[in-house]
Amino acid sequence: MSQRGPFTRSFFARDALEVAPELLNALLERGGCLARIVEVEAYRGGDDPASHAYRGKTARNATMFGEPGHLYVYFTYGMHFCANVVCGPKGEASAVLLRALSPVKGMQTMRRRRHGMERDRDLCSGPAKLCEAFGITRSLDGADLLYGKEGIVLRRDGVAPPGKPNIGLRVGLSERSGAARTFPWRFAVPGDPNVSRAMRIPT
DNA sequence: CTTTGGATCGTCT
DNA sequence: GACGATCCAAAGG
Repeated sequence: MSQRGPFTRSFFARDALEVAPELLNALLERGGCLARIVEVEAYRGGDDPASHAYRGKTARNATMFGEPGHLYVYFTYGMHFCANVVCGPKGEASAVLLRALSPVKGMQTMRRRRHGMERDRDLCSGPAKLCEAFGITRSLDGADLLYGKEGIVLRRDGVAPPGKPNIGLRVGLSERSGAARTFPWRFAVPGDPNVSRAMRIPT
């Protein structure tokens, strides 16, 4: 695995379940804002009832069916955006949802976007919060995360993923997701204060 | 610290 | 017409 620098397309062209824990401790950068990925969830395509792709391709989820390594941004609850990294070979529609980041640089900008939240741990400690902090909206849906040509990039700086990530259940799934609600497809960096409380407990 | 309910609209049924 | 891969302020321990 690459210790430093950009990711490769083939890194993402795998099962989201493999990619998700390996994305921990990677860096997301946009403009002057820089943060480390500390909590993620894996979503798969056709066989995952919790996935937006489960019921097939639509205008909203089209990006999930495209090339891996791109950003899938969706709008929810009438007011929030959430960001995913597309995984799997083209056409497979799996993805990794970014649930929490640990801010590294550009906190003043994040604070301004986040309505003046004082504490660093309130800036990116949730899937919609991190999108707000980074100014991610639907206009960034489909952006390639490998080289930063659309102004947003994912890379590694030498900090490896945790050898033993904390593992838990995915959040916010309704009963419609059935047995998928019991799949331990959520991963977090142990001990990071930006991670959801329940996920800070070792598994 | 935890719990509860309101906000708000694009998307798919 | 119903429902979110959510967040936050307010209220109670």
